Amino acid sequence: MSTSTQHQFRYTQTPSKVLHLRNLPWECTDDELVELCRPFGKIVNTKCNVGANRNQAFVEFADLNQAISMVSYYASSSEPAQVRGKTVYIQYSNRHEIVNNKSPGDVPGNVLLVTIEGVEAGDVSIDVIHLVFSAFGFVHKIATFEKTAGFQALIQYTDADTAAAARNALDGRSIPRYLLPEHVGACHLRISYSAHRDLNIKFQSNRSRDYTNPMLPVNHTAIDGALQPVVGPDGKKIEPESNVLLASIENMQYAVTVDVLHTVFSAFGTVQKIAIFEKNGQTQALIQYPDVTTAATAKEALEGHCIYDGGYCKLHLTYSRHTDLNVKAFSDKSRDYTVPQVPAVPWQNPQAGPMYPGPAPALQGQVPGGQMLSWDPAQQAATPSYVSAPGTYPSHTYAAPPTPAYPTAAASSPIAQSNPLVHNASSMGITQPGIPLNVNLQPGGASPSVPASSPLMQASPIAGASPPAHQPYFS
DNA sequence: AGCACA
Repeated sequence: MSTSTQHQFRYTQTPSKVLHLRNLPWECTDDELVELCRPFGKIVNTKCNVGANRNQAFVEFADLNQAISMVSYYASSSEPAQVRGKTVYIQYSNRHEIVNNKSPGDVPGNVLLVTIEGVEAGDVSIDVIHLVFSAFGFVHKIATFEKTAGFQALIQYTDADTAAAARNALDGRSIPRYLLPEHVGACHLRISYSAHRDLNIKFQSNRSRDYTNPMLPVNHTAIDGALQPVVGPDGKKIEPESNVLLASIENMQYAVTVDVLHTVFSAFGTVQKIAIFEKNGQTQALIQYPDVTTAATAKEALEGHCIYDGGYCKLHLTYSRHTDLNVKAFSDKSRDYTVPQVPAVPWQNPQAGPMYPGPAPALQGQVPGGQMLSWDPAQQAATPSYVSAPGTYPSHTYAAPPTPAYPTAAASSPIAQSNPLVHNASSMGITQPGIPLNVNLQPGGASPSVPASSPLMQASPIAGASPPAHQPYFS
């Protein structure tokens, strides 16, 4: 045990223009440090909330003599240095300058750098950004761009105080989903300060806006080409028609697979791509047709109907803003039927060669997984789907998969709905208890329910963010 | 109440 260091603090400190302050209140701010130290000289840098308890700080004077004067003053003063009534202990730091650990993004300014995590450019319109950030003051300009960090926006306010208010309220929060495209999941805002003071906006476009200069030329191609949500006078989103449908699946008591969806939606035309995803704990799917007309037909026919009888897996259909899905050609959540591709099916012998002996697109309902082999309802009902289907798998016999994902999916899928034989599927002995056997897609079946109330009724763009009361877009 | 890597 050594005693040689016992006096290091009190007696070995050599003067430094950097002072070390301790016993500060943990919430001490830079402003309070400046207030305390400024009488003794010019402060060129501060660092507060240091240490595990965030109750230490450093203050750097421009000149060594200023630091000395402060230490000397409080060494002989009857009144200790105080912050918020707490006695602050001051000594020379053992370093001679504050290493500016402040990342540039922490230096306050009137321009915010907003990184919108979890989205791609185009998912969040500049109007939505404007709406959200206008809650804290007049937004002068917005510029958006894509960097490796993701989709980012520069938001220019009048002053740093307004910018700080927006940052404090919105950093780490999420843009509410009703302002975002359907497929977007969690979307967090990461907000720091930009070093910019004044953005140079050349055009009003889908990527940039200057709200201080309405005369600025409009980049029509940029705006017209954008898939911006169109907002009507009542604030409700107008939903342009699209060849891609968004299906929200309510009351999903039973798993809905890509194959099931393909079967359901193929009844109206060629399904090009499907993507299934979760949003807010609800399963949704995007279904891509070659054209708007087909999508419109499917939407009209299927809206409000249930994939399975008994109100299960009720479809609510809207038009997606997408026109061409970018999905994995074959996964459990997505399918691209435009890509002829042999999927890697666990129980498929990799040496077995192509699954499809004939021209691939011949059979509707045929899917790479091979779970639905035919549109013949009778055959569907009579033959377990994963057993070799003569004529389709001419020379290859498949063993039963180790775990048939949805043994009755084929039999219970809508392709069989027109044939009462499907009810016999349960006799195949592979039916899981509770798996639905029939479907309810007939026109005049269960009537579509009224869509849920509009999310636009909500008051604030960011729940809990407590922006100022005025919300013109939501009145 | 005691020296800053995030």
